[in-house]
Amino acid sequence: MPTKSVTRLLIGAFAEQTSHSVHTIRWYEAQGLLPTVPRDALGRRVYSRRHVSWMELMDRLRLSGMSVAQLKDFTALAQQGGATLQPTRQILRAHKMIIEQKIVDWQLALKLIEQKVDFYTQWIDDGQRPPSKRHRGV
Amino acid sequence: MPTKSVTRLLIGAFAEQTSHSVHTIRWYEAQGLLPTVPRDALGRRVYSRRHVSWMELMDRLRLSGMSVAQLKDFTALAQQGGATLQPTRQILRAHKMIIEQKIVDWQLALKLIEQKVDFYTQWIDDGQRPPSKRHRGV
DNA sequence: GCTTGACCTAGAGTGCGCTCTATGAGATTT
DNA sequence: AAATCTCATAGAGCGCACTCTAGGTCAAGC
Repeated sequence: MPTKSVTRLLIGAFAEQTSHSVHTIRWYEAQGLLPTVPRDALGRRVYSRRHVSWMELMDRLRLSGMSVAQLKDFTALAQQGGATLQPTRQILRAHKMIIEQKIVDWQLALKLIEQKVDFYTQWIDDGQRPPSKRHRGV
Repeated sequence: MPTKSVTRLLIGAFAEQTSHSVHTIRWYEAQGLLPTVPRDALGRRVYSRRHVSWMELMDRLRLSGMSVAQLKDFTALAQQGGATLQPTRQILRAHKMIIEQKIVDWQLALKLIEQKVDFYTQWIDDGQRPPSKRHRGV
């Protein structure tokens, strides 16, 4: 096991592992984006590998456009297990479709941008604005 | 030409064509995201097809993650033409690379979500939490 | 025993991208 | 001539996702 991740992390170490500030981590917890975080005898939060991997999932979902509110719902459901397994899976499936759609959107944007780059290239080469001819494009 | 777009639009018609509110359009102009908008004798903004297609470009770029500040810079450059053609093209190229990277990110998120969906499916089918076994995955 | 540092809570502040309100002027309809 | 409509400007307000400040506790090192 190359990532010899320590099992008990205080918030500073957890912050470093997950590349977030301690502020953000406490805020995420307050928003309900993390499974219950136990405390030690001094009242400090103690994180485990479970939290690290949950945080990674949150990051992926956030980066793929899921809102904090949705993440909160998802976390709440997922923590319950049992009867909530199906709705939990359902949220993921729904989000999956959103991502697939977004990828399509982005590929369209990419195409338009490529066209525009070509347009400017031609303008630069010819020394004069080319006819736009981009009707029925996009 | 199927889209018999009228050449001179007041802001209401322009708003409808571009699917934005008049508020947003005025705000976009104030932020410098639109080419100069001429006024009629009554001081009203008059838009042309040029503005419609520019707005479409802005939308695509926004949807692909370009910030309003960048859009503003891009618009300012593009309006100048001539000597600014190369930097204009450069902004597009840079953004193109960002989009390409984002698509990769999103495909990773997609993969992770698919794994998670499978994980929940197995859990549902087996009646007990499967071993996570997602080490060295994303 | 005092300073330093990592932690704690509560809540204020920030940046972005809109979105809407207030107020008013000119043209059109009744 | 009153009401309605569409436009105008200036600026306030909002939702989101952080991000940071203030003020405090506790344990360890000097």
